[in-house]
Amino acid sequence: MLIDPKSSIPIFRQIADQLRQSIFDGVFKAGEILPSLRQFAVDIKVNPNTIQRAYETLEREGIVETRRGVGVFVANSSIAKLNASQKKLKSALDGVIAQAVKDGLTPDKIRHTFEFAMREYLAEVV
Amino acid sequence: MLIDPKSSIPIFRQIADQLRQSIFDGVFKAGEILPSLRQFAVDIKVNPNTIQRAYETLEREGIVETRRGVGVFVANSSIAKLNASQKKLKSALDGVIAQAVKDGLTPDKIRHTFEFAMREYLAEVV
DNA sequence: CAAACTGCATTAGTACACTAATGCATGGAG
DNA sequence: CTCCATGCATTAGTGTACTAATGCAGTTTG
Repeated sequence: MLIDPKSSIPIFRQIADQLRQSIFDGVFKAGEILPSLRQFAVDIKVNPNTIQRAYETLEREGIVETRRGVGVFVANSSIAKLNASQKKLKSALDGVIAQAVKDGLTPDKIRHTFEFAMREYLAEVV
Repeated sequence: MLIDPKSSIPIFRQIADQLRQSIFDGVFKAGEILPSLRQFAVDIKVNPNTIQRAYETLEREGIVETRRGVGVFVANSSIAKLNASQKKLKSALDGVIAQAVKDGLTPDKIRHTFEFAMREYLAEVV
């Protein structure tokens, strides 16, 4: 795993992102145990708390499950389905982003429009 | 204009977002002058620097143009075209988001997938 | 020129996100 | 039970984004 401490992207997020991708790619399979906080921390040379934060992030997303005193495991719950949904979303977004760039929109504008659309949607639902 | 100082969204961004929308909605027309820093600041009870920050944001997006000592104006440059592109993007995103929600993806996951797609796209281009 | 308006630059204070150091609590192996 | 592994909680330090206070610089109008 590659971590860039100088990046503006927080370390815990870099870890969470790469782990999430690894799980979706099948590197870690459902039910499998993930590296312990301390072991993982030593491996990639960060503080155990930072690993913990990454695991927490993935737990909130339902991707992993924690058993205190034992370890952190890849969740058995419909990972494959989530994978399919997320891949579908990713594919759709790729197309939309490419078209937007072609239309001359800057990344900032695309991001803003996305956030605007998200907020609007959530406001409607809630 | 409604500003919520307690919001987690920075004040300058709230202002920029609402101004951008107003311009796209035709409330401020191309070439028209916007309120001065100080006047605007008094109106919505924030510091002039915060208004400045909002104007800077819109200037970087090409939506407004600044003439020092004079004022800030709605850019003459192809606002209508940008408007159309952005509306097109917004419409596409609305569809994608609705489908993603229907597929059971949470807002957090959708946001993450979007950011992932954006970074990937930018990385390719750069 | 001078006054009165513009936007801009510098500096400082505040809040918060991030990371790390350290110790506590839980669970399994012997 | 005891040991050693696990994850969790608390606290503190650091950097950075945001906001505000204040003064500087440019432009117009009389």
